[in-house]
Order: sequence, then structure tokens, then C-alpha cells
Amino acid sequence: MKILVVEDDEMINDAIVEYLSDQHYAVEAAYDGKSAWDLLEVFTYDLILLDVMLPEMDGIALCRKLRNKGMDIPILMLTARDTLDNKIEGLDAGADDYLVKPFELGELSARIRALLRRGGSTTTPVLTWGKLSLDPSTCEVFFDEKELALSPKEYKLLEFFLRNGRRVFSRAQILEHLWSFEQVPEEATVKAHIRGLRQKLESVGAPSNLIETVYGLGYRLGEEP
Amino acid sequence: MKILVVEDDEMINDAIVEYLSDQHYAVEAAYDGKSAWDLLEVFTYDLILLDVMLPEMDGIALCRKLRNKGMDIPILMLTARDTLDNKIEGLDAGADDYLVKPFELGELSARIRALLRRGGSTTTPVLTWGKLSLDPSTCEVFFDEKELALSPKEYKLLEFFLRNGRRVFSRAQILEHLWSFEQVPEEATVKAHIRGLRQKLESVGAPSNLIETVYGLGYRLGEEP
DNA sequence: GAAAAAAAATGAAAATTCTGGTAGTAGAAG
DNA sequence: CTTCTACTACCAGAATTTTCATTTTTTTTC
Repeated sequence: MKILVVEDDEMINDAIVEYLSDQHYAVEAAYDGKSAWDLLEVFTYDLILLDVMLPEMDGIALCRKLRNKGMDIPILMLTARDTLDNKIEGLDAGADDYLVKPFELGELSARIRALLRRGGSTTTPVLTWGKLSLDPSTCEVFFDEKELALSPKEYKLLEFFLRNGRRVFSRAQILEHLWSFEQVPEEATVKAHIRGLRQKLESVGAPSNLIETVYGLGYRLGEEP
Repeated sequence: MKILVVEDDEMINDAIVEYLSDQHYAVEAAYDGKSAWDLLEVFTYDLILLDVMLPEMDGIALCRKLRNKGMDIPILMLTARDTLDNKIEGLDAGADDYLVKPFELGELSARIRALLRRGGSTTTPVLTWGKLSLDPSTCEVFFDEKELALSPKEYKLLEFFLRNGRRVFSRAQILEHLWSFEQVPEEATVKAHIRGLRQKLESVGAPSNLIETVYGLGYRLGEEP
């Protein structure tokens, strides 16, 4: 875990760096907004500790600049000013949390843990298989940059395979997994959807064995290229 | 955006609920830890406002229980006690932020915005999508300089989409997020609002696929120009 | 190896589901 | 009282899912 400490007061900066180093974080220091920006353009950090009052470029401006650039690193603001307006300004500029000076190092540490813990699990995984990729959040499917327009059942079918590696599934198993108990259709239905999927996949140049048939057993994903 | 307020003091609870409702959030109230847990097992929320001191199950215990179950909803803790230990305990239990009573409602609102923003995909206070922009603080919506007059539900609907990028949401999911459970209407209602929104968008020249239909799955924002 | 049997693929029609539009009611707001 | 908003119901056209008859492929058996 790598943390950038942006704080112009050398004594405070040094104290924070030392404390966080003891907590086994990798820490780097910057003493003004501009040099912090320079570092951030080149290196990646897991979290930024950002003082509001800074020479060259203040914390809120830096924060805005980062967010505008699409960087979503957790930012913990440090502020000496305790007025409501400044807190709100900081949070609206895109900071994730703030701490009012003077603060205790124990609290700093707790807030850092809270922010880092949060960052980890927020990304939605995109499922891929060779050149094929499927994004469950947007329901988009691509093969080699080209988007496929799948029907709902075809989409679910493909997602099901992608979530299960190379496992073989019989048509009966597929029906059990993708259809609700109330109305399970004939196995012929699965055949039909498999066919639809294969057709659409081939139409964008996917190899014909992407979904392969295992005679007598069922279907599975073909070898990953 | 749906918020659960867990606070045993009825007066405070009511005040918060009323204030947040005015801010166009869908709000539900719970008055003890156990009933909060029951609600959370069944419904989905975008944020929890959680008092530390509660009958049945205290806030920290509830927080732990949620995190252990893998739920990563943003949690904002409310505490009357101002000692460092309790703050740290709350944050380590998995809370994302805390607020010490008594607090100003303006600050509560700012922190809620900050937490919700982190969960979603947007980092700027003004949400935009191509030529479309929506300012949550003023509730103004513009497309290409032209202002749209949206009804409250249409506004919420649009904000919800704007906060979630290209994610697909079924009508049922939309109902869960934008309506309080006491009065969840039929799915036809969502259709009606989608329609209203599309009409108003088109009337100012927005592309008709700005809110696009994903057959059988739901709705989402169309490709960003 | 070739015929028979089993399994899978194909094509196309029937049944079902989904969506967008119209219309109308109830209730709140002004 | 009028206007705006939220909600429902219903319908037709479109898209999808399902079924079924037929052909092709693979396996089994002799």
C-alpha cells in the first residue's frame, strides 16, 4: 500500500511519514501542490493525504484536477480550518474524507484503513475468454472490439459459460441453472439458444469451436487461445 | 437514491427523514438494530445512516454483521460519544465515515453526497453525459444549454442513471432504488416515467437513444457521444 | 467397414413475452 | 377549481422463446 503525503509543514509531514512507515505503509512526501501533481502524473498511489492549505496549488484545486482527469484514488483531506463551508467544499471537490487538525495519529490510521478497505471491492469484474469479453454491469459483449447484440437468454447462457471455465454442462443442467422452476421448457430450447449464440459469435469472426459440443454429455467453452 | 436511517430517538429520526426527503432521497426509518437488520436482509439501500447507541443491537455490532455478510453499502455512523476510541472502533467495524452529534444537517448532506459519489462512477458534483448535465445541488437539468423541466420522479430517474454510467437496470431494480418500500408501485409506472423522460429529452433535441432499452433486461444510458 | 442407432444441428412455424403508445383515474399542489 | 403528477390498464406491433419436423453428424454394433 503506497501513500502520498502532501503537506507543506515539514514537521507535520515528517511526523506523518514516520508514523505511517511504522505501520508498514510505503510513504512518499510532497511539500506543495505542484510537485504533488508531478508525482501523481508519473507514479501510482493507493491513497493521498492532502492538506488544504498548500503553496503553488491548494488541496482543493489539486483534488478537482485529479478528479477531472478521471483518477479515483481515495483522497483524505487535512484541514486546519474547521468551518462547515470548507468541509463541504472539500468533499464536493471529490475528497473521500477529511480530518481536522489537530488530529491524533490513531484516528488518521483508522480513517486510512476505512478508505483503503473500501477501494478494493468496488470494481465490477469483466469476464473474458480469449478475445471474448462480457461486462455484467452493462450487459455488453464484445469479441475482438466488435460488439454482439445478444438476446436475453443468449446473454445469460454465455455469461453462465464464462463464469464456469471449461466445465461441461448437459442441457438438463443448463435448464436448471438458467430457468426458474415454474416453467422449464424442453431441452430443444437449449439447442436453439446454443445455435443462436454460435451464429452471432461466428458473424463477428469468432472461432466455431468457442462453444464446443461434447458428444453425449453437453456443451462447454472451447480451448482458450 | 435510497437511504436507511437507523436511530432510536424518534425526534431526531423524523427530523433526518424529513430533511433528506426534501433533498429528494428515498428514505426509510428503523428504530432499533434488529429491525434495521431485518430490513437490510430484504431490501437494498444505497446508504445507511447508523446511530451507535441502539436498542436490540448496537450500531457497531450491526455494522460488523453487515460487513461480515459481504455487504459493502456505504455506512455513515452517528455517535453522541466523542472519544477517539469509539470513532476508531466504528471505522474499524466497517463504517465509512462518522458524524458526532449534534451535527448540522448541511454537513450531514455533504457527507452523504461524498459517500454516494464514491460508490457511483461520478466524481464531479455536476453529473454529465455528453451534452446532458444535471446539477444535484440545484436540481437543474440541461441538454445543450437548454433547460429541461422534469417532474420529481423523472428527475430522480435521470439522476439515478447518470450516477451509474452504462449499467443496465431492470424496472424492478429501479423501483427498489427510487421508491420507499411502503409504496412500491407497479412496474408500469417505471415505463410511464421513462416515457415522460424520453419525451422531454427529445423535445430539446436529445438523441432518442439517450436512454436506451435493453430488451428483456431493462434500461440504461445510451453510448456517450 | 457398413448399417443401425443415438445424438446433435438445422430450419421454420407457433406461442409467448416485451415494449411503447394511448387513455383514463386519483390525488396533491397551487 | 384548475393543473400537474403519479399511477394503472389495455392494446398492437415487435422481438424473443419455444416447439417440432427434418437433416446431418457421431457412435455403436455387427
